[in-house]
Amino acid sequence: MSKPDKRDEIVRAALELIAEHGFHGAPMAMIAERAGVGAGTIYRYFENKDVLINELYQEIEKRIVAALHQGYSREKPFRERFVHLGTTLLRYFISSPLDFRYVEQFHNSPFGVAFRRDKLLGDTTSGCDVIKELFELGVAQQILKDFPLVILFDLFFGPVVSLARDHILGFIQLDEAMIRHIIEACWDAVKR
Amino acid sequence: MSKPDKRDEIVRAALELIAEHGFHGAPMAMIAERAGVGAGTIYRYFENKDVLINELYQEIEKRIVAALHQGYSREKPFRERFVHLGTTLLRYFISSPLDFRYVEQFHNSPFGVAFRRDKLLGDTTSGCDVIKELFELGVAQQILKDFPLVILFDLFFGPVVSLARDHILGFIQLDEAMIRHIIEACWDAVKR
Amino acid sequence: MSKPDKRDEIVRAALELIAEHGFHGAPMAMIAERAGVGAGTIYRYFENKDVLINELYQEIEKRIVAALHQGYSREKPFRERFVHLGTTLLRYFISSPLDFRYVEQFHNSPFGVAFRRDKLLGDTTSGCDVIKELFELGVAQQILKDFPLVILFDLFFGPVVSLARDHILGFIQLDEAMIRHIIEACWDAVKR
Amino acid sequence: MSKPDKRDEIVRAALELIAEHGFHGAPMAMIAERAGVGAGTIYRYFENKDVLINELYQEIEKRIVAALHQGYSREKPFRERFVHLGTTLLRYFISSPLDFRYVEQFHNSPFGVAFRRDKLLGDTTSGCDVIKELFELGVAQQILKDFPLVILFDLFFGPVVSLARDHILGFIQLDEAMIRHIIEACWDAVKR
DNA sequence: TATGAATGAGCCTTCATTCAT
DNA sequence: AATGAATGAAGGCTCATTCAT
Repeated sequence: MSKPDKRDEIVRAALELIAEHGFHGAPMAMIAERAGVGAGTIYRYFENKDVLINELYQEIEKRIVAALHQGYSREKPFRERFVHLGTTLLRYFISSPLDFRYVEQFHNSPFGVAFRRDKLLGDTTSGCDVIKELFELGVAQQILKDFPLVILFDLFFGPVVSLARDHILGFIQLDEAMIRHIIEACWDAVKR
Repeated sequence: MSKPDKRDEIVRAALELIAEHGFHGAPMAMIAERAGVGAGTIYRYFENKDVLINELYQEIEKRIVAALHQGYSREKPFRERFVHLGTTLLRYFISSPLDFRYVEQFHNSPFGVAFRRDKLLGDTTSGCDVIKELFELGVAQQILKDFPLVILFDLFFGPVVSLARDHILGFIQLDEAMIRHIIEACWDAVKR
Repeated sequence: MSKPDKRDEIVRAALELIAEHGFHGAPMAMIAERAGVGAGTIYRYFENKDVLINELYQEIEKRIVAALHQGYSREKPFRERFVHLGTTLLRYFISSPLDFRYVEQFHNSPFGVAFRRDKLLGDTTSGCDVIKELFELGVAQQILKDFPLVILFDLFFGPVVSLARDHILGFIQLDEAMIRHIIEACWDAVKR
Repeated sequence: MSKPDKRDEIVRAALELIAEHGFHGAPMAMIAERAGVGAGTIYRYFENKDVLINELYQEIEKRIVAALHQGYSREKPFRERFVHLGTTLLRYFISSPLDFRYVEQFHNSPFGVAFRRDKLLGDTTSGCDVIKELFELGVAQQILKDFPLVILFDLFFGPVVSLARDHILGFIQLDEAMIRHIIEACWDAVKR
């Protein structure tokens, strides 16, 4: 097994265990075992558990950003772009429940709060740049309601996240048509 | 200090510490110290930490339900009732950040999932009955979009929760006018 | 409830709980509850748990001694006296399983060892005086084997205790005839 | 220190402390300290305290069984075999007071009762098989009194255990000749 | 005198991290 | 570089004992 392979195995094992059992239900020894490496080995790739958790988060965020860009085009009409981002995000969460569960755990923890604070205060080189750009455009062109960006974000992300959670927990079954209708409802919320 | 006093102190201390540091960042010894009681004293009022956590959650839920009923009237027009519930809830979260943070922690934990499952499946006389009732009415009268109830809930709760969190974290300042506008945006999302 | 009544209730409760669950399965609070008194009340009658345990032991020992004297007569033939003591003791243990279990727990614990040491070193004003007297006589008259007293005691007590335990644990059912035969077997062990 | 060394140290420390102070007078931390290992280390070798206690008991039982088989031969006359087993057992207890004290503690505890029940009811290939076999033979050949096996066991074990205890506590000094005489007295008890 | 709420030392166990191999 | 045995601090919980009422 080559070096990056080991790292990948560790990250994968951590994702699985934390997504399912939470940070405190995923001891380092268990992650190591699931990854097929020694417990000490993890510390060659990650300084400590916190670092592992944070780096894993950033990898997931990258995947989400990549998904959002997939098939996205600045040439398409505004509404279509909005619907694309919304349906893509919701679809991604539903089809990658581990990533979703992990992100949820992360946001809901000291890690998440610290991270979020760093991000919002500094220059957001985060993943949501496409969305941010689109929303800023929408506000400027008076397509969207005249709200601070954060509020528009929440009107958009809030329902998406809630629905993904309910789907993953099995409280509802979302098919392609329903996903589209839901995002169109979100559109109603933000559009002027 | 009389008997109910001590229980109150424990509950208050638990709320503060768990809201700020999460369940695992709030050891029983720390809760006891903050409450000004001995460590063993907590166990006179709560069988164990799980019970403390659950009872505290239910107390908070009661407060939220009470707030929602405050000034609510089935006589008022549908939209007005919707706006009342939305603004009241958002206002409550903003003005009781500890309660909000606690509820968030709770929902995002084994406790929360178990609780949620019990609630959604059984017909528990939970706190959201007013909202549920209103939404069912809205669907029946074709005022609201023809979505399953869960989806309507998420279109409503999702943004409210996200916004409360952002406000509490200081990413935004919501005043009374803004709160109203936000809930009206949610209304756009759910209304037919 | 008059003063001695309370003391009796405490002693009775302690006997029941310790016999069944051992010293560590019988917290003071539980004893108090079973006795129908406040937890602090126990400390009016017994300085601490150790004292309670020791005093209770001595009460039981008194009951055993009383049973042994019941129907005992120095006039009867030696062998008959031996059989009387043996059958009476075994019968007592079988019919008072709480007393028996308690005595067993007691002997098998720091209490028991300390107690035993005190007793053997000092002048045994203990309960076994009848037995001791009889055995000394038997040795002197060359009816019994020429063993130190302690050994004769063990040849006598050892089987009786083992058999009582097995009966109480349900591994065997001893009726009156069997009890007699057993003691006669013990007689074979000690008689010259 | 190699791996089995540490396990051995733990077992030895546990034996010493439990033999002297009982299960409750031997906290895991104390066992660890006496063994010269960290507290957590014990849990690498034993799942928990109960498992440690049970495994230690079984190790001791094995030693006892090994001692009983030492020099035992089915070819020798019945009485000689009986005397061999009796003297060997008593000698073993006397020369291994820690083992003896431990076994006593064990039998007198929830562990012991559960263990004993399993053993007597099921056909476990326990340690007493030699003794059991010999006694069954003796009953069948009408060499021993016609008692249920349990009773014969108690007539044999009872005195042996009592005498071992008294020797270890210093109430008596047993030399080789005395040991032999004692077992011959036990023989008188069980022989027809 | 009687109570039982309150206390806190002490117990068993877990787990992030280190380090000898 | 990789391992995993070893560590010990920290956590949840129990219970003998005290003391204000």
